[in-house]
Amino acid sequence: MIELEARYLAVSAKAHPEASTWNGSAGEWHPAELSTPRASVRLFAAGIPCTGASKAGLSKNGLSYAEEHPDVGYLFLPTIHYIRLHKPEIVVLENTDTYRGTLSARLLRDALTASGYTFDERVVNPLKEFATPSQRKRWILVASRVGRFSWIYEAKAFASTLADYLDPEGPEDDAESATPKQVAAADKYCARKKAEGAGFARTIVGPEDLSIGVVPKSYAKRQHTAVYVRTKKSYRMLRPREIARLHGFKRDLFAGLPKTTQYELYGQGVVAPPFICLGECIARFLNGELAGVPAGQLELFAG
DNA sequence: CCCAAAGTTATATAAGTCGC
DNA sequence: GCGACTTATATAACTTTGGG
Repeated sequence: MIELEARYLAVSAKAHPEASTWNGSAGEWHPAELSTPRASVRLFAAGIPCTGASKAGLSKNGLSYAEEHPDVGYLFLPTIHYIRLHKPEIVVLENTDTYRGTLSARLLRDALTASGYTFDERVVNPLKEFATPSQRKRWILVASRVGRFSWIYEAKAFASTLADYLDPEGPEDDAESATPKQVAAADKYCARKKAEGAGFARTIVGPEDLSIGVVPKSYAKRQHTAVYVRTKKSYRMLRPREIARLHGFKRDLFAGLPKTTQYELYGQGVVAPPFICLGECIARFLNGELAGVPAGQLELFAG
């Protein structure tokens, strides 16, 4: 495991004590130093930092293209070097949806093809395809050099409300609710942004809503234009355990950690169901079965 | 055309933790 | 109980491209 932020790495290392960990940027090591044991099949998964490719990152850093980012723009290079040197059987690349159109993505595709891989690539929306209320879209590329892998699944849109995902009204609500002064400040800020023509605004959700916007990494900073939950008094922040549910996790993954860290981890992590599905499909593929074709799908394709 | 947020950075203040 | 340090809270100024 390689991770730049020591706090995040510590969480991961605790959950996976058997793993070797490297704290720093992937660009700091020669790919040969980062080898994985050749015991059996090797799967290489990389989430190259998206701060050069995301809309907010481009905007904030004044970049005209993702690769211009001074710290992370070049990280597709060590990724390619690693893949070409170690030739893992399966490669999974994950990123923000706009990464698909970057030069990095193009070069990664070319390098994979040149190294004997075929790949399946798509942008997944958990709300539309994995019956999960979050709209956190992800670009996912799965490459294989042991036969052509196709990630086939039955897309199922989220067809419920947030009622099962948000905590019911409770005694903590009042203390966590924004004060009238805070509400006024947020209103003022949002009104100003709207007047300036900004396309974003604060959203306040309740149990009746049919989806929820993205919870960003900086959620703990209490940005005025973020997602909040309606309360009797005003509105409050989402609690980490609620985000766990909204992201399709069965348990409160980071309970006990500082709240800020919990928000950061969920805010830059993935929504679980697509990746659980992908993992199962890859496992079936490697076991020699048809790549995760659910019942009924083969007939569809035959027609 | 409309929409979206792995937004960033800085400052101030208070509360809590920990070793000694 | 002090000081060093971490964490939480609050406020504010600044940021806009690409895709459906």
